[in-house]
Amino acid sequence: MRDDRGVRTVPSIIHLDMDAFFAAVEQAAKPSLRGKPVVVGGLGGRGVVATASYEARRFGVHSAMPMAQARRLCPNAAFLAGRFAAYRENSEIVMGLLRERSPLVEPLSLDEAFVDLEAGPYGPALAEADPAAGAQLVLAVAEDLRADILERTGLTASVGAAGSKLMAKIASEQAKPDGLVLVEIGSERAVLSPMPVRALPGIGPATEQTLRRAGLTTVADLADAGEAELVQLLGRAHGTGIHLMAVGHDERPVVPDRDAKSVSVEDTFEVDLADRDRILREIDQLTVRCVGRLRAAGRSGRTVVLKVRRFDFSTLTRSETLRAPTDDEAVIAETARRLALQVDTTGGVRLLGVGVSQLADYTQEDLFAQAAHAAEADAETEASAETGGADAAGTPPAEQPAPAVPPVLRRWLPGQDVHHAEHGPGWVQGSGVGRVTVRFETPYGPPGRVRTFAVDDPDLEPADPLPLRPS
DNA sequence: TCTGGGGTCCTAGGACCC
DNA sequence: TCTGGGGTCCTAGGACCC
Repeated sequence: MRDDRGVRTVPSIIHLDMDAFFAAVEQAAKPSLRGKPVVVGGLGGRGVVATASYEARRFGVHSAMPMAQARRLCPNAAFLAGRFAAYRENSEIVMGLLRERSPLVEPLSLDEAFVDLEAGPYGPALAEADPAAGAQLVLAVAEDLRADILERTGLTASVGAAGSKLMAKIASEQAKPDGLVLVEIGSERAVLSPMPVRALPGIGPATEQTLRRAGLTTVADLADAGEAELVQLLGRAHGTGIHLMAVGHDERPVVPDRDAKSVSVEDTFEVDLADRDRILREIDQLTVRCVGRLRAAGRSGRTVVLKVRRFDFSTLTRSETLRAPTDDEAVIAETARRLALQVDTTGGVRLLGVGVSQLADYTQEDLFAQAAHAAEADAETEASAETGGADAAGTPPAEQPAPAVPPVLRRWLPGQDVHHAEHGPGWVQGSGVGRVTVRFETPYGPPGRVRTFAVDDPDLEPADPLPLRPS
């Protein structure tokens, strides 16, 4: 229901946030980890924490912390690589349960979404309800939703309900973990005022510092400062946006199905790359992955972006906009390589990324690139005809067999799902010196036992994640 | 053993056009 | 021989979010 200015009179926007999502999925899947500190993230020397379970947070471990520091703080935690297939599956179950409540679901990530209940099956009832009855109905819907999620996945979610996205998000934060908080219509200013400025989405460390230097530390300070001063401090867009939020105004609609605006892939290397050729080869590899994702999405892109993080963590990007969108691997790789030649890489490269933006909805290769390719292919055919089949370096054609590909070393990652011919389903606890330790348990049973195998034991295979609830 | 990977939005300067 | 103004595109970087 809306008042005569079109403002909601019922807190019908909800924000749902799964509690410690990645770590919670691991604990649900691995009975032996329940109630124990679990840290999910990059396990290499340069990894960071993606999610820490609440047990691990008590030791001071949190998201974005270097993994090395997390290990120091909480050496007895289980440190696991992410299993994104499992996270995606459970995310889809949760998003499905949200869509049962309304078609207006706006996912923000795998574990977070806004829902506008006005649009769904509860819309008519909410439209007729007075504010108090409407709030009661929203609370009932939200509790029912949380119960459904728990039943279907074994995972807990926190939910905030309010008249705007801003307040719903703030409410879900207050609800954590495993809670529900509703912000009454009209109480927004009272809720916001005492909060530190960092509570507002969009205010990070840099903006917080800028504001603190101006003597502004609470949301009430921001509201009192007024729009003009905030624009002065933060710039036009940010300043006006922050001021609107500080006074509790937020009319942004919940919008489902937002199209991606860019696709990118990047890798941080265990050891900095110094060699030019190696850098170019890595760019080719990244391009393959980037194009794979681009095509899977049925898109093509016009601007190619190369990202380079150097040994000293200085990060720069170089981009080139093509005449037409493409999803051609060769075109994108060539462009990215060209961009790489513009960057000073002396001292070493820590990270490389390849991305594509200015996306178009069609996949059809542009005619210019097609023509260029045809010409290139012709030229190659002619060249090889002239040299009797030798390549430019004059090496003879491959009459001798290609060097034997070394046997693919199976890498067993902590947390990974496996299946053993005799012992059944389990997961990798750790591996090293030719051995891999597996715990045999499933989401549905009691904590299981541990056994150790040779890393190349033929009875042991990687497996797909099991659903958290038997189907 | 410092600092991931995937995104979004904004700003600012220069080119270029009218 | 004094110097316009606006609009759009491209590029680079930075802040922020999960």
